[in-house]
Amino acid sequence: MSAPRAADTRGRIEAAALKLFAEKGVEGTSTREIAKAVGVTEGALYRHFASKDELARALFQNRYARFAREVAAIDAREAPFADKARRLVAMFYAAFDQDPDGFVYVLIGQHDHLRDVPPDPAENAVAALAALFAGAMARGDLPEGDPELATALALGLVLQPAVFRIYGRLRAPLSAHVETVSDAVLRAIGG
Amino acid sequence: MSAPRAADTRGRIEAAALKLFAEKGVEGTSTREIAKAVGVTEGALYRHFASKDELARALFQNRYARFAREVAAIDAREAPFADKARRLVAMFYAAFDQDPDGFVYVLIGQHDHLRDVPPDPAENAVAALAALFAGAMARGDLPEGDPELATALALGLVLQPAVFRIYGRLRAPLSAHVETVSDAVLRAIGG
DNA sequence: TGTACATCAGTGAACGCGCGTTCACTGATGTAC
DNA sequence: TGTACATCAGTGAACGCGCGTTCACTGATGTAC
Repeated sequence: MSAPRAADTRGRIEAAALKLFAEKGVEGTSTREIAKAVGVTEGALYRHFASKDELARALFQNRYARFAREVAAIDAREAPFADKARRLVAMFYAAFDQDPDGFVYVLIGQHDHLRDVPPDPAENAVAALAALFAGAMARGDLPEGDPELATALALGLVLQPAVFRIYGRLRAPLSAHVETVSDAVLRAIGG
Repeated sequence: MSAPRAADTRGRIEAAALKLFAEKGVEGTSTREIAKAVGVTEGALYRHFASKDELARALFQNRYARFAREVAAIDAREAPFADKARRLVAMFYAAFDQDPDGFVYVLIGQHDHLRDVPPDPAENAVAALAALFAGAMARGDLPEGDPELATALALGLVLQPAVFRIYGRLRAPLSAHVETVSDAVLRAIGG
């Protein structure tokens, strides 16, 4: 058989694996399935990733670190808290609508990987969010309180509608709910 | 070797499996590990459960259906919405504090099982919650809106602190946050 | 109370299967001169 | 431009391992008479 110069095989492996991992979980997906979806043999996977685990980890960390950067970028702006909250919600929901597989994988698979994520806000999206809320409290933009609890409340408001979307309880694109959800965040934690 | 009359072996299998499933997931736990934790051979597991899958499913459904019943019981009372909201939060957080393994298993493992759960509010905790919110809206206790979205927002407020507790971001028993969280629910969805 | 038998909850060894991974190999492409 | 060689990204067959499950068996307990 032929050995065509990589028509972005690595990218196709990532896309196929992400889709399967999002649907059935990492442990529920075999390397045979991934290879079949890509249209290569299993051996070919190992030209691009050292192991199935490394593939799963790379897919997670890439996306999780990206969220961390986006949160940090929003926090870096000079803007009232209400503004930042709205941008955060819009960012998360745009990510969901544009790449549902990626969002689902991070959301559902977080528990397989979260223990490996460094606590550093530069790589840890939740830590980045907590830093944002702590800063807003310090600045007086938010009432004083436990910043971790405020983070949990806000994150729950944002993520649970995503879960409902995944299971079909909500049917519109999440972007349709940006206003409602960011208003709820402001009311819940008192922006 | 001896064959002592069941010193509640079934119960011990359930407890050991629940703990392992909560820690490492169903697929990350082998029947050998469960048997070892219980102190029996693997064969013994099959005297009590038809398969590993049935064991996992039974553990999930029992707890999930119990939540559905508790939500329905709270909704059945004649009480203002604020009262019901507070009771719901208290119920969920008491369940977490009293049986963390069980709560973690349902919370983290929901995605393995949720597709098997019937949509009937009698067995489906999320459907029961949605019915409660829809009723409150119909009664005028809550502003009109999408009851599914309101359910998602409230559930997110309640569950995300549980996730934070699991990962050590929150350290107090969840019961300590009943007031704060139920207030947040009322403000967020406008009770 | 004693005996005969059924049932139940264990043991422990073995099973086949699918898994992730390895490896010798091939042929196309890129590079040096 | 042509030739020699290195590298890269594939193939396909095979590997050992751990998995969930089965099964013949045993001995303690419960039941009938």
